[in-house]
Amino acid sequence: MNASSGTSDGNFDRRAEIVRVATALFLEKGYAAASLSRIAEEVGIRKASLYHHFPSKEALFVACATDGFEEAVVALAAIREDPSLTDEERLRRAIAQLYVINVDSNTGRMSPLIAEVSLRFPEVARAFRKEFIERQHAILMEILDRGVARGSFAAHDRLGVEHVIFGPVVNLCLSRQMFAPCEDLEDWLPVERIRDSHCDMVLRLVRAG
Amino acid sequence: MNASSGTSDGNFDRRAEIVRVATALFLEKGYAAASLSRIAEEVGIRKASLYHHFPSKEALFVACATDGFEEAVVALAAIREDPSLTDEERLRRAIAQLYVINVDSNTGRMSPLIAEVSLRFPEVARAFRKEFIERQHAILMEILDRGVARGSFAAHDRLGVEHVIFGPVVNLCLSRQMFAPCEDLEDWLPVERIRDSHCDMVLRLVRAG
DNA sequence: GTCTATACAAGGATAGAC
DNA sequence: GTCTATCCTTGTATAGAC
Repeated sequence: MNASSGTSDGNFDRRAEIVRVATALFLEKGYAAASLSRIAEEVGIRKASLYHHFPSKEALFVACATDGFEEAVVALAAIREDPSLTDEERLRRAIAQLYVINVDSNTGRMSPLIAEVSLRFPEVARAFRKEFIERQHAILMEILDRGVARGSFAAHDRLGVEHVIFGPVVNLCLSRQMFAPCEDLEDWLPVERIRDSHCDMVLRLVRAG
Repeated sequence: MNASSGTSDGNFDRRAEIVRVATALFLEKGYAAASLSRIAEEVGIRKASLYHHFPSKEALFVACATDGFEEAVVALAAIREDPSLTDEERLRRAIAQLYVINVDSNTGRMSPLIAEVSLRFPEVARAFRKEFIERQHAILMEILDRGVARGSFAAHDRLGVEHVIFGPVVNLCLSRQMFAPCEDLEDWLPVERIRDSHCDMVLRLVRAG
């Protein structure tokens, strides 16, 4: 009967805080180099106290890496269902949303980290694919299919278009992490300009007529 | 005056062997999780002997991560200069070579690793960009520019085309490492089919007329 | 739920013999 | 150039008091 956030023992907020801090540190340093001491320090508790919330570092990592898949794609699904949009505008919005998901959000920025640990945590890589990557692909492909059915888009090679849509997005996500130390990052890899130009290219490829 | 591989003290082969083994291990496990003990074991010497060839783990990593840039792009430069090719065929060959460089070779497969350590080794990230990434971009852009000058290709948005060319390649490199544990990898991400379809898309975007 | 204290393993690195 | 032996730090994890 308390007013807190959902569990009876009240440790929910602390657990979420640990996941938040740990996620940021895993993203910054990689799995092995992110230490529990440092995570505990940033949370403001002692290292041993982490073990009250998670049985091991591996379990903590799995919690961080499989958190937020659903939430990341809801806005994309909403764009697919929005009846007020034309097919062309829907595709534009969807591609723009891919940049938000994959370049701006922590979930999307996990890609290089998942690659690093894919052999050690194959089940995490699998979940990332099924619950995050393939959901985005399915939504985009359905937007295209519906446009083709309505005559807005021409028939096209689905595999090629899929990679031409997702390739530049994922490349930008990876490149911006690879070259984060470069001072000219924003000039070299300007998200908005790349995104808009990318949208134009995709529309030229799928537009009917 | 000996017949060996180029240095007077004859330790050249051992050093190269260490780099070879260490590179494979860094690629597989990441920087922090690849231990000197394991590297020494696979080379067949003791851990302490590594320090005769490299002063530290950091120095060994820098040697691994900055090795082979020149060699990786020579074939691409040769395609640019080949007078027997039409502009269209030259572009096709160049894009195909991007897949060889970035998906098949160790140098290209470094991308996720560079992302992992970019904050700790900013000079490595910088070298990777200047001596590897930007060289490839410059060669492709010059192939396109020459084609435009000769009327084979139409004028186009250079930034967008650049990302539509490199995006799918880098995405495939990253995805194949992320999902290496998946048994259906070859069916899900078939390099040749994706490459050919990708080439077709790019040519539709830049072709004149 | 958090703390102090501690066990235990592994990693990077050095000294000095051969 | 490689070895054995050793140092020191750090990391994950556990025990048990409060």
